Amino acid sequence: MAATEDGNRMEGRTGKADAPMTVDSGARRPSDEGARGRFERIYRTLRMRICLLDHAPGSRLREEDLAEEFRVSRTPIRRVLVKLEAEGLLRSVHGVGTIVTDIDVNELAQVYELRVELAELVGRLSPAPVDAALIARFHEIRARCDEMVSEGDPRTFSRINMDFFHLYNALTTNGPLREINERLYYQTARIWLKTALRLRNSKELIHTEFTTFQREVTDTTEAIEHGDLVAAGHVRRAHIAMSFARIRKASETEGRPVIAPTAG
Amino acid sequence: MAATEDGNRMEGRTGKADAPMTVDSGARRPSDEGARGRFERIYRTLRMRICLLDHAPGSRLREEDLAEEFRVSRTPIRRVLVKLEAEGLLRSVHGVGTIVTDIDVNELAQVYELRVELAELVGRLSPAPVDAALIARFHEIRARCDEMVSEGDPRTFSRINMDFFHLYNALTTNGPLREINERLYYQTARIWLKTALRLRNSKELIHTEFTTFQREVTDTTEAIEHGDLVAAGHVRRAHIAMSFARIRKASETEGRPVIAPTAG
DNA sequence: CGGCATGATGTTGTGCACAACATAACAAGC
DNA sequence: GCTTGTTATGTTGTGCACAACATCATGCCG
Repeated sequence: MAATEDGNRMEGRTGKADAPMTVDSGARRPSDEGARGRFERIYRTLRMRICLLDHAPGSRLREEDLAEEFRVSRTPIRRVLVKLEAEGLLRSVHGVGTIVTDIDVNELAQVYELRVELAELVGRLSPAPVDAALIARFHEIRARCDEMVSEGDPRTFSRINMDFFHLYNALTTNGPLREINERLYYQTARIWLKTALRLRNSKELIHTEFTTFQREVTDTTEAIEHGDLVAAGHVRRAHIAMSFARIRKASETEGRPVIAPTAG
Repeated sequence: MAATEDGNRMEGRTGKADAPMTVDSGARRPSDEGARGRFERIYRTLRMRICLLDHAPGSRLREEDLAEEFRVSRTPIRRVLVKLEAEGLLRSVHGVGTIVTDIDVNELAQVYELRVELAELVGRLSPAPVDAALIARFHEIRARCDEMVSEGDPRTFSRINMDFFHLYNALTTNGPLREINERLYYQTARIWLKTALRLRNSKELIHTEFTTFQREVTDTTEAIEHGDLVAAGHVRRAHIAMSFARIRKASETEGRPVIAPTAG
């Protein structure tokens, strides 16, 4: 049991080498969950798919298809879409469709600007107590990260990055701060993967991203081991700022998108 | 025309002495607005009612009543309620009803903690250009504030405070920051009015609140006139922190609620 | 008289049919 | 050939009836 509402574990974690296919809908569960549980499940599934680019920016999400996949009618699906639209990941237009919002580096500059500032607040506002279990979870992430550096693909990287975010976000007990961090994170989560897929030819840059993230995880873990949450905040702040700087640089050097494969 | 999406003006502003009755639903508009416009209108109306305690914490909002008032069916109403629930102002429970969330000083401490930090970011992150029109709007608020100090009631105070917030929030062009500030503001907007209504016997404390807010508006206006948005941020930060401290103190000195009149 | 089962009542959640709307294809006219 | 009006098609938005669920009253039994 042990209510761990902080963790935000996703479904479909099959261990180390999870298949690069689309996120499982988790359907075929007749009634072992209430209406609210089903809502949360569908919401999280779609959110992760959008952020892993399973639903590419600009593509359309037909409500009826989703309804069929999740074995419900359009009504509960629309609830989820309304929330995702409020989060800025979707946009529904009457008579046209619900399309996944496109992401632009310049628009996201403001979000990153904010994330940089908020990163330091974690661990400064209402720091969570650091116990052995928490440290163990950081070590686990670091292990997955070390493994990924040598043989990982961008998608796996994004998954680990997502898990690391949730772990880091659990360092504060300030609920509103956690919510806002989560919202802003998922607004920017796609841009790295999108950039990485575009630059997947130059493996050098990709490797730089991997090792940089590895350093962030290592440094953060060490700070946590010392119980210095403020230091962890500084590490995170620096890495968010640098990460965005690299993304922006990459999108400047590259000219036109020549976008990734279509559902291949 | 001049798209002023920043202002967030509410409907029902009848000038200086607006009636203390409930916020007008703005119904009786057949089709001069699209589906999205209607959604926004209903959403803002309900949000303002909740924050002005027209819908007291703990009270129930029957979907059918709202549907009848706004001349629509339950379906679009539910969309609004879903969003308000995501904002933390409502909570829908299957088979029970949608109840207005109660507000507790201790729970809101975290929100205030965050608002204090974010207040300074306005004007520091992506400051808006200060022109004569903007200064004029600050002067207008100050005039309304001066008038209210002598003959205002707590409800009028809350309205002016709300308008001042929107004006202050327009000092940054960082969209995500504005959204977050708005969300957090409306989560805490009710607590002042609730406390003031409880203490409406001791007019001394109420008057202190009025004059304190008057000073905040005056200081902020002066800072804006000098184009010093950072100073405005410091003023705001200080006043948010002090305001919460007074609210907390008031709720400590008072023992039990002995809650306000019931729809009388 | 107290406790508990059972039905009545009221509310939100769901499913489905239709309306409102936008777009694309197509044909008529210039 | 090009433009334009019209129709066909597909999508989201709305309304309504019913199911799922919780609560309260009632009456039975101990």
